[in-house]
Amino acid sequence: MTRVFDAGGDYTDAVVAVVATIPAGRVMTYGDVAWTFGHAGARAVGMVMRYHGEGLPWWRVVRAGGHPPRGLSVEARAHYDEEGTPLLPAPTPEGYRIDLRTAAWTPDAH
DNA sequence: GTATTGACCTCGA
DNA sequence: ATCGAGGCCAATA
Repeated sequence: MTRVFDAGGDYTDAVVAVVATIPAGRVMTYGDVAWTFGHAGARAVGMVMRYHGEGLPWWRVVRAGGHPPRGLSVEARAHYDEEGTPLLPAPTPEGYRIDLRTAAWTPDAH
């Protein structure tokens, strides 16, 4: 069931619409975000946030394995700790991982 | 209009 | 666990 979030027709607006739906303490993978509005461009999602992520909770969007964005692992963790996002210790270079088992969120699943 | 980059995903070795 | 290759889409130059 592909929940198509068409926020006006612009890809950027669609990404913002989905990410804005993610509540604090929850996270969503790039692939899920893209799939939610009917596209498969997981990379494009990151692109939109990279250039148009102004005022957007980018830290609530993580990679498939629960890993934070590259180069922003430290910044992201500050938000997770502040919002109470469930984290797990992992042998990753960042030293932690998002608990997708609990923090996994989908706008349609609610 | 084309070429390159990029906060990605999945599979294979 | 690691590394590499291909595919996906959009924004920038």
